[in-house]
Formats: sequence, structure tokens, C-alpha cells
Amino acid sequence: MGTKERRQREIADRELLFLEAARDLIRQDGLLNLAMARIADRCDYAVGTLYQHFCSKEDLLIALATINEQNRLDLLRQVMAWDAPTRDRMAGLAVADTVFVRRYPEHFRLVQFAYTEVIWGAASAERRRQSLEAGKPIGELVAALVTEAVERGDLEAQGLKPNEVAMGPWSVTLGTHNLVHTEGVLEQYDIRDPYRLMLRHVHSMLNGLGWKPYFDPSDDAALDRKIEQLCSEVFHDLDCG
Amino acid sequence: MGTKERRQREIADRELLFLEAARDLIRQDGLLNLAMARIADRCDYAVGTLYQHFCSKEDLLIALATINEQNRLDLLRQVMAWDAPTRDRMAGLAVADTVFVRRYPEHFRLVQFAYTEVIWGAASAERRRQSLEAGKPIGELVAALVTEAVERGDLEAQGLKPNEVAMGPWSVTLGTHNLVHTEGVLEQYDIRDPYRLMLRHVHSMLNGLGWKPYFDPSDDAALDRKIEQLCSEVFHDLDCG
DNA sequence: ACAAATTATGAACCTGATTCAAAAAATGAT
DNA sequence: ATCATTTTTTGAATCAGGTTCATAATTTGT
Repeated sequence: MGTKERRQREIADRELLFLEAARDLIRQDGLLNLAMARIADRCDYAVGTLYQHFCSKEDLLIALATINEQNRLDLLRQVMAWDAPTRDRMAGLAVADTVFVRRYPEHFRLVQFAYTEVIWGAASAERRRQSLEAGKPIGELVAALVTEAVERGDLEAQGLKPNEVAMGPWSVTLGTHNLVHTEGVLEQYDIRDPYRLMLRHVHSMLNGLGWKPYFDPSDDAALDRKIEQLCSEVFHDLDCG
Repeated sequence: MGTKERRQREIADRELLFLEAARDLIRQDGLLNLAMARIADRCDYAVGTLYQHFCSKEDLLIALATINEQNRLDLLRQVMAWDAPTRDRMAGLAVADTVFVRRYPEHFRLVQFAYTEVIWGAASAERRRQSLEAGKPIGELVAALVTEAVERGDLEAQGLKPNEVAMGPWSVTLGTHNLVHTEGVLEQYDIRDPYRLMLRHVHSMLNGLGWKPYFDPSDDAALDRKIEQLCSEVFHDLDCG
């Protein structure tokens, strides 16, 4: 009795269809102008059908952020599987984010909004659970890398748990994404290439954490080489700017 | 003819009244449940009057975030005026934020929301201008500190402009505030004292930037002493946790 | 004390999210 | 293939809350 399964698959496909339509609309008209009716329209379904999948607009936004995070996870996994020193992989995770931003320009803006009390709180409990669940592997990935670095002698944990160490670079990247998406700020402070700067600052922090081998953040050519290497060895097919 | 001035003052006072009511309501019922009618109610004014001050709800949110930032600026200025090495003052700025959070628990959550495309884009151009304007002194303050540090030989800029250096610690603190306000995340990664960790990571980054004198981030007692010192010498009257 | 100008009011309006009764489609037993 | 039953889809109606604006109240100037 494959009918039920087919149906199941169709439903899942439709959910994806809605989310992709939402993504398109956000890219096209901005998050500000996203309307449920328009998403349904674009997919030639009635709004009621859309509500069969998402119990509210907020719910849909969390769902969208969540599948994006899953795509991001794929990228991070590739970096993790890279045959390179722990430090290069750690820095590589930040590079992966810059690549991801090019592919999903709206993602971190959406994240900033979606994980706000207002949106998060209005999503369904189940959806929130899924979202947290989807985030778990990312945390584990980074924690595993920290653990490996400690084991290999590249890093001293100095009393911090892996997650606590990870929170350092994490806050740098998250903070940067935020600054990038806060209009007017970069212009005001005349910061031209925030993501390049992010990579430098990540390296400064890794240096500060004593994560070996030391890397000179002011060596632009070396940074270029690292990025180039990662892109050719890991992101074969992707736009590395 | 002081009548006009008095009137002016009354208007300004009322604006503050509205903003404080909004702040109270946010603390009480959450940003999610903030309603314009309720703000007006609580102040015993009609909604129309509220709209005489703020052309939209988003406008009000930006205004609230802006006056909060001005209060934050006061705190940061105190740190800047502290008679201490540049590095202590830099780290002190982060400590100031932790103090500020205790006083205005909703602020960074509000900021995260308000500076989102959706809210920012719906506020009036004038309000946005004011908000950027209000943020300027904070940037200048930090930039001035970086410049001073370079002049005193505490720090090598290594080709970065003051603002670009400042973006390092800035992203760490901003990122941390974000993590703190993203529900479920700290629990999931079992991070108990994010702001303490933030201070450690700020120090790691300052070490990584080569900002002298070196400070051992794993020395808990030393960190406590620094915090204690700042609180007694600068924040006499404030709750330093 | 009065006309003109300013300001405050809140019911009505409007937008867009959400619901739900009715219609359509799918299922499955005969 | 037919029909009763169940499931799914539909979109007009409802609802919530932000916003407007004609009217009322107040202030100002003479």
C-alpha cells in the first residue's frame, strides 16, 4: 500500500514548495512585505492549504530558517571532513558562512528576525522543537572539533567545556552577521568588507585562545591562500567570491 | 514668552512617558504583546495622541531602542573617563554592557528586533536618522579608545582603522547578546553564565589583537578583581551583580 | 469674552492573518 | 463502476490590531 507513502511525500514536497516560494518572495520583496496570501497564490494553492502546513506566519518563518540551517549544516560538515589541521577547519567554518551568505543572502537576516522573542514565541511548540533539534548537530560539530583540537594538543581548554570555547568564534560570526544586516551601521563606521574583517577577527580570537598553529591575521596574502585552499579542496562547486 | 517652551517641554515629557510605558509593558507582557492602544491607555491618552509622537509602532520601537542606547552611552562614557589603562577600559566597556543588561533586561532583545529589516524599514526616515545619530558617539568613543591605545603603544593597529579594530570586540558582545536572547540555545549547549564567558572571550580577542598588557582569561580570580575594581571605582551606585 | 488656531479624541477604517463551513477529491467496500 | 465515508482543499468571512481623521476640546491672541 504505497498510496499513503506517496501522499506523505506529496505533502512534504508541497511544504518545501511553500518554503521555497516564501524564500523567493523574501528575496524579491523583502521580509517586510511577506504575506501569507501571496505565498499561497504563487504556489496556486488556497491560503487554507498553506495553514495546513504552518499554523501561523511565524511558524513558517521558523520553518524556513530551520531548513536553511540544515543546508548550512551540509556546508559545515564538508569543512569538518576536510583533511586539514583543526585550526584551519575552525577558521574554515567561518569561511563556510561567508560562502553560505552568498548562496542564501537572506538567511542571517531571517535568523535575526525569526529567533526574536516575537516570532519565536508565536511559532508552534513543535516547530520550535524541530528548530532546536536541527541546530543541535551544528553545535555538536563544533564541539567535536574543539575536543579534537584539545586531544591533538592544538588547544588548551583551560577549564572551558567545548561548547564554551566554541561560543567565542560563534559570537564573533553571529555578531558580524548582525552588524552586516543592521542597516546604516557599516556605512556609518565606514567598514567596507565586513566578512573579510570577520575572518581576521576570528583568527585573532583563535590566536587569543592559543589555538595552534598561530596565524598572523594581518597577513592578507596568507589569508587569501587559506581561503583559496579551502575553496578548491572543499567547495569545488561553490562560489567563493 | 515661556508658554511655548513649557508646551515644548510638556510634549517632550509626554514622549518620554509613552516610551517608559512601552518599556514597562514590554517587561510585563513581552514584546510580542505590545499594542499601541495599550500604551496609550496606560498613559491615559487616546491612541491619536500617541500617533502624534510616533508615526507607527515600528517608529516607537526604534525610538525606545534609541533612548536606551543613550542611557547605555552614559555608562560607556563613565568607563572611558576611568583612570585606567586602555586595555582595562576596553574590557570595561563589555562589563558595562553586563551592568546595563541588569538595568534594562529587555534592551538587547529589543535591539535585535528593532534593527531588523522589518522594523527598521517601517520606521520613519527621520527616526532612523536620529537612531543612527545616537549611535555615532558610541562608535566614536570606542574608536577613540583604540586610537589612544595605539598612541600609547598598547596596541598595533596592523593596517586596520580604529573602527575595524573595534568591530572585533563589538561582534563578540553583540553576538553574545544575541545568543542570550535566542531562546533554548544556551540551555541546549549547557552554557550557564554567558556574560561571564563573554568577558573571557573579549579578553581572548584582546590578547589575540595583541592589546597590552596580556591578561590571562582563565584566571577567574583576576577577572573578578577587575570587575570588582571597575564597579567600585566607576559604577559606585550600580548593581554589578 | 470671543474667534482662530492648535491639539486631543476615539470610533471607523483598513490591512492582512487566521478560521471554518461548504465543496471537492480520495478511499474503500460492494 | 457505484456510492457512502473520510480526508483534503477552498476562499469568503471573521478577527485583531494598527492607523486615520472628522469632531470635540483646549489654548492662544485680541
